[in-house]
Amino acid sequence: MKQAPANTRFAAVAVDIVIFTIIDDVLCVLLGIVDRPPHYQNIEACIGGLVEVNETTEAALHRHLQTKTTLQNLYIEQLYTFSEIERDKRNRVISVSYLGLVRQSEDVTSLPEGLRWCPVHELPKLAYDHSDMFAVAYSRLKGKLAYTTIAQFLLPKTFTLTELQRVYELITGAHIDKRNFRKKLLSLDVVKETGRMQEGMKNRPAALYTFKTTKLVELPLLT
Amino acid sequence: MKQAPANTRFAAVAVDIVIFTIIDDVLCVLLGIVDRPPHYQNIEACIGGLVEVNETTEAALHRHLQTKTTLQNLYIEQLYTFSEIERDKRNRVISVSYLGLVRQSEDVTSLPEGLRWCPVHELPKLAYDHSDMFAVAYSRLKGKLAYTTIAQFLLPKTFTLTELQRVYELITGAHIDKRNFRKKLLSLDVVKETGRMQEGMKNRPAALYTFKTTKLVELPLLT
DNA sequence: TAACTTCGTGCCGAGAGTACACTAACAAGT
DNA sequence: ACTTGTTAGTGTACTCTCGGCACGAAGTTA
Repeated sequence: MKQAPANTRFAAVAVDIVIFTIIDDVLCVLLGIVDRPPHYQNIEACIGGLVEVNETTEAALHRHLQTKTTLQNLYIEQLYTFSEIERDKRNRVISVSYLGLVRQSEDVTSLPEGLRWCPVHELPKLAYDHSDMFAVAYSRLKGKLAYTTIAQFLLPKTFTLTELQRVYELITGAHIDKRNFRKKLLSLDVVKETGRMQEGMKNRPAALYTFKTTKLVELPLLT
Repeated sequence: MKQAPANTRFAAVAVDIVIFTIIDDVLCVLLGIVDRPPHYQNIEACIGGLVEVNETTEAALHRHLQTKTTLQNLYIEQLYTFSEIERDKRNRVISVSYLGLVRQSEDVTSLPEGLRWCPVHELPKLAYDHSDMFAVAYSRLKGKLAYTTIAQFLLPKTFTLTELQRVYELITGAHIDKRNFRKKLLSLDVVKETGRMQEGMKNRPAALYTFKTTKLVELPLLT
């Protein structure tokens, strides 16, 4: 792991990413073990790393993601830039943080050693200011859920309406009426039927839908 | 003006702020002349400056604001971090940008030499990537107007309902019905009458209102 | 074929949103 | 003092969206 030089006139710049996914009906974030004595031992944090002088923060983020994980096809957006003096007790580091979402269908379960998916309701205290960072990310996720189609990045490309509804219920923590959810969703004209059905169910199979566009759309989906 | 050292392993970090105010019923942004040949001459930009190693970006922002302007009591929120390699053609600088709002009642018209308030609809091409930065700021302002009480930071502490409505009309560009606006606003319970009236009007004086709290409140004020 | 599970659909009442026009208060000019 | 000009301030009726609610349909298993 690289280390910021001690005596520059400026702070080093890092990137960190809070990655969410849904595993077995539980919202989880990606954590990695940090081993940097004396301040950070036996503690976890979001993954990230330093930004080199000749790369953008986005390029640095993708570089660290490729190096440290096998995740692909993430949705990524910039979150907030943290600059408290003591946020990293070892060096002066300003961190540009990102929010990441990865679909259930991607191969999220085969993580390298030292990484794990942690349910958001069992989150331990994190290293650096990553607990704050997580809070900002979770808040952003909840906010965007209400007025964008961001939920699409947590679902497989094709999904049932019940699965989509479940994403909303998981993240907001509120129960949603099935009929009202469908009425609202279909009126927004953002999803379409694929014509295919679920297979291998032990009950009535549901129709599979897909989003009309893979872009984020701004729409008031919840009130 | 300070300059980033040429041969560090890391980028320098700067802060820049897009400050809005309303002057004579026109939404304006604060611009300063940039004079850094050969790349940036006879061109304007938002104000900002470098971040020292031992200060937060917020501290650096306030320092540069104090040095370069006499503005006080600004509302400030972080906007976005720009890190394109060539965004500053002279040095490698990553910029943490901020959105600023200043009330009409503050002394906004006495600006130091080299600064001016520019109507947003007459904005010239700006130095660095500040045209992009402005676009992000304007978009954020419009967005937050709809679901927060952010308009309060563009008005004097006491104001008439017509003045408040005017802020919304100026920024969204849409006409709003006076009766519906008042009905909605008053139902939200965020403003209260002061009991005082406008003075020195050549027509019927309006009642003066004030926001119940000086904090930003999240509420859907427009649809 | 009976039991079980999830899918998929419609109506109705309440509240919010939208469109719309006139009288009231004040100042200035005659 | 009265007329004119300008902005303040207010209520109603219609429409539409939101939110609550229950049951038959389609498939699997025993």
